[in-house]
Amino acid sequence: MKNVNLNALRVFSVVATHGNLQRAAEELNLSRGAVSQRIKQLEIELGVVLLVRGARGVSLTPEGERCHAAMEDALAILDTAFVSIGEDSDRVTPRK
Amino acid sequence: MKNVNLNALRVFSVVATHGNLQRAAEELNLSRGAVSQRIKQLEIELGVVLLVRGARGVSLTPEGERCHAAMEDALAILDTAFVSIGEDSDRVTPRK
DNA sequence: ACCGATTACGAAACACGTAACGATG
DNA sequence: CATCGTTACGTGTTTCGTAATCGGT
Repeated sequence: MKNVNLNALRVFSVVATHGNLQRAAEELNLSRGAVSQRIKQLEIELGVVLLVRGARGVSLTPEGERCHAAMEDALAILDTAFVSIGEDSDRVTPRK
Repeated sequence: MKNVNLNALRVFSVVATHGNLQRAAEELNLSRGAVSQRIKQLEIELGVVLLVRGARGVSLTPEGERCHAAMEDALAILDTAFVSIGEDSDRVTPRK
């Protein structure tokens, strides 16, 4: 796998499900700016455009769709593992 | 899913496959110290001990085993996605 | 004008390497 | 005493929030 920042993928995944940076930012407890920067950097690292910036939010490119679908699956698997480890499954720990 | 640093999970995954921090560090182009720190932090975040520190390397706890298995699956899925995106397989696996 | 995304930039958090240390065979 | 893991510490890098800005409807 490429040397891609997995955390950025998680951010992208949330953005993809919302089709909107603002909402994604809220869910992630981040600012819009931070989310935008992260997505942009991810696209640069991958060398692929994942989002189509529209006037009224964002939509996914075909590459973005594939990436999103894969992330959902991958995160689901990891989630299962954490549950079996005995974790609270959705703990949010804001950075600040 | 928990707010776990996915990059730390990747490091853990490599450590798990080698049962040895030193080798994992080499493969990841990191120092032993960095790997040790990352694993430790991951364990703290998860609230679970993943590795049993032996005198001559490390072995996995049951939780560690589950975590490792899940990571392998998850990474495989993501890998597939990146291939379908048209990646130039920039994997850190130099022919060795 | 409104709404949403982007960008610049200073501040904070993070991850790293080094190196000294501890433990074990 | 050689090897492997840990810890402390200083430093460079990453990521963040803020706020100004751009773009479309």
